[in-house]
Amino acid sequence: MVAVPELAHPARDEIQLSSVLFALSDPDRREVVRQLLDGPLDAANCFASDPSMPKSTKSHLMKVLREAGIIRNEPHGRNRRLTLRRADLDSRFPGLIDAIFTAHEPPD
Amino acid sequence: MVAVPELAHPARDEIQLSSVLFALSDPDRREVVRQLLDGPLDAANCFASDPSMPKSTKSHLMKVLREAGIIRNEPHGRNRRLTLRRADLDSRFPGLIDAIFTAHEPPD
DNA sequence: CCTTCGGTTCCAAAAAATTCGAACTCTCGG
DNA sequence: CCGAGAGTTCGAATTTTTTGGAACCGAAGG
Repeated sequence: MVAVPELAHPARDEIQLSSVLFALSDPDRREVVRQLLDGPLDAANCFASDPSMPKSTKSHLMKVLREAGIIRNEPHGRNRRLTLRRADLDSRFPGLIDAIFTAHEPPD
Repeated sequence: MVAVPELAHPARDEIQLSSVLFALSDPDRREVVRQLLDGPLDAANCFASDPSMPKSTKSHLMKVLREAGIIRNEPHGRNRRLTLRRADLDSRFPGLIDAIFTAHEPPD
């Protein structure tokens, strides 16, 4: 009864560098984060990019990002709102997100 | 005859962000890099830390770092000299190494 | 209510990474 | 030439990740 036991998110100081780096070592996952840099997005909207990817796979991507503490994933009407935990990340690992996403990489 | 076909190292512009992040997502591998921040080190010397870890495992760690383009590994007398490819990394991903290694993380 | 839409969870199969012993290589000291 | 020392490579076993179908869940809409 205690306020929905929604999806688990690590607290700011539980965010592990290892998990963050691991989560962001995948181009698809980085792409999701890139889309969230400018603000929250509904999941449907956000990863509309690749329609060929099954829902369960997309969901798994989000799970890895969420459990690493990179994004927040909360119910929003009938879909899910995804938010980059920028402040938490910046406070915990200053400059990291910047460095990773200003990297203009060639075809990964 | 063309100068020993030594261990393969990616060229600077072949270094992939994904591989770098992946390689550094492991605490042991980060530890190696941390020890190289102040300058090259002989392998024997560098990872003397954990004597319980088998040679082949240590060697594998180095391989992942080397193939990601993070360290250079070249013969040096009877052992191997490990060097952080700092300039290459900084040029390719400005601020990344800094951000990762200034992160004072709690027990990983 | 009953459906549909957007997603998560469950589960099993496939792919990738880690681990480590054993064999091999190279260099230096005798 | 014969070790010994420092590492790499090979192969196999184990563990972790990824992938995707199918079943399930909650919030509108009709």
